Amino acid sequence: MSQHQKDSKIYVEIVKELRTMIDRDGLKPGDKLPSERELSERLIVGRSSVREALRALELLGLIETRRGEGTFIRDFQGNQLVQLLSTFILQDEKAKKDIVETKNLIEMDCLLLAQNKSNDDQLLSFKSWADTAVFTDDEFFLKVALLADNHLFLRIWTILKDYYNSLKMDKVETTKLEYMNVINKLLSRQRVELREAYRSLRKMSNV
Amino acid sequence: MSQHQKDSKIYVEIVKELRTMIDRDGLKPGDKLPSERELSERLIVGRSSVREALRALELLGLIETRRGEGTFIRDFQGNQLVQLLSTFILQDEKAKKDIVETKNLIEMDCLLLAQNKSNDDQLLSFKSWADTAVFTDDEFFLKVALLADNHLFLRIWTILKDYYNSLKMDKVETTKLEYMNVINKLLSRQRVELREAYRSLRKMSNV
DNA sequence: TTATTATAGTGGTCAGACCAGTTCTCTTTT
DNA sequence: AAAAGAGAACTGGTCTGACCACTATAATAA
Repeated sequence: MSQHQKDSKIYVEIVKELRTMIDRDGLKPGDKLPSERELSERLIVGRSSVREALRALELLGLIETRRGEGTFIRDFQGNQLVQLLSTFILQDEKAKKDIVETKNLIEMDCLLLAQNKSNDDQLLSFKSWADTAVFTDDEFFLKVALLADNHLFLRIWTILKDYYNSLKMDKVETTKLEYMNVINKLLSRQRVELREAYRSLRKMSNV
Repeated sequence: MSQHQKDSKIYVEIVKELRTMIDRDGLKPGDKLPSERELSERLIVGRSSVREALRALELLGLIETRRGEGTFIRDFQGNQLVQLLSTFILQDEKAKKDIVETKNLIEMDCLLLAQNKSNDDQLLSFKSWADTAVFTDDEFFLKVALLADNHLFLRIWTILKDYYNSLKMDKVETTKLEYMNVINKLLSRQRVELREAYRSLRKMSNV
């Protein structure tokens, strides 16, 4: 524990410590963390402080604890906490607007990246999938985010998507035609037209 | 603690209890929550359980605690959740390319939002600042992100900026002229030209 | 071998103690 | 009466030790 700056609270330091521990030891979802008592000893802190850190991470959905067994790393893909947070901030209209706005722009960014980075084969495969399969909006843009080939954007989009879904807002209807139109613009490599196709799909007036 | 239902852990019940308490009493950001000891008494639970709940909410950025003063509801907007998750999720994939790419696109998004949402007064004030002051690239785009009036983007950008700076990459030289050019395009309300001005500033070839 | 039973380990919770800050009050000083 | 100061009272921060309930494993008995 010692190295970390003293000002911040112990439990935050423990959170950081756990992060580096997970990183250093290459722990993956499903793996077991040291027991509370062992962490308490190793980090030379009280068990209650360890628990504060673990409980916080648990509420975030980053870990899972099973009585009698131990604490395990969880397969976190945004979840849990999104729901929790939404129950706390649902009132904030501005926040809602921000989420929608951000999600839309991020999706646009992903589209542009996909357009730039994907080859025709990838896009044609995408197109044939969209042509035949029945899919949700999330599934469609997940594929876009994957084509964008940018982990950061993928992560950000995933979180935003979960947020957005937890808001339970009225969603605009989207026809398959509009999705196909977007894909076609991806293929035609026309930036401006791609943007237009997305705006049309989302029924956006500007930006 | 009205035995909120079976098995779930006490601290989770306390979190729920706090939510309804905030809701029922109409508590707003800045308002003070009961002290840990009082909550402990009122809910008939141990103080440590109360703390586990409060620490979790604190890590989520929903409340703020000040030693000697108390626990307060926080002005949740943006969210430190992005911050937290990023340090946990993005830690290993520091693909420099992704970070630069993402940062650039986010900045572009913020520019477009700023162009749409800001009035001439704001932009002119921005312009006169840029005209006279000596500023860094970060300072410039911080102002842009603020003009974009989207806390989420502000949060994301801040994190990306910090990541980017920590990479210590070679930064392209930017002249004041290029910054002024961007501001002028903001004022002229031309989307396409604004994008072009930014690309030029960052010496980007495409996207 | 298999079934049973201790036993050690793990999380869940509580109570009490002490520290370190802040706030409020009441006395002392000016 | 007003300002300054001292101290009590309160608040969060942390640690310790004690149980409880549950699980997994080792030792034992069938």
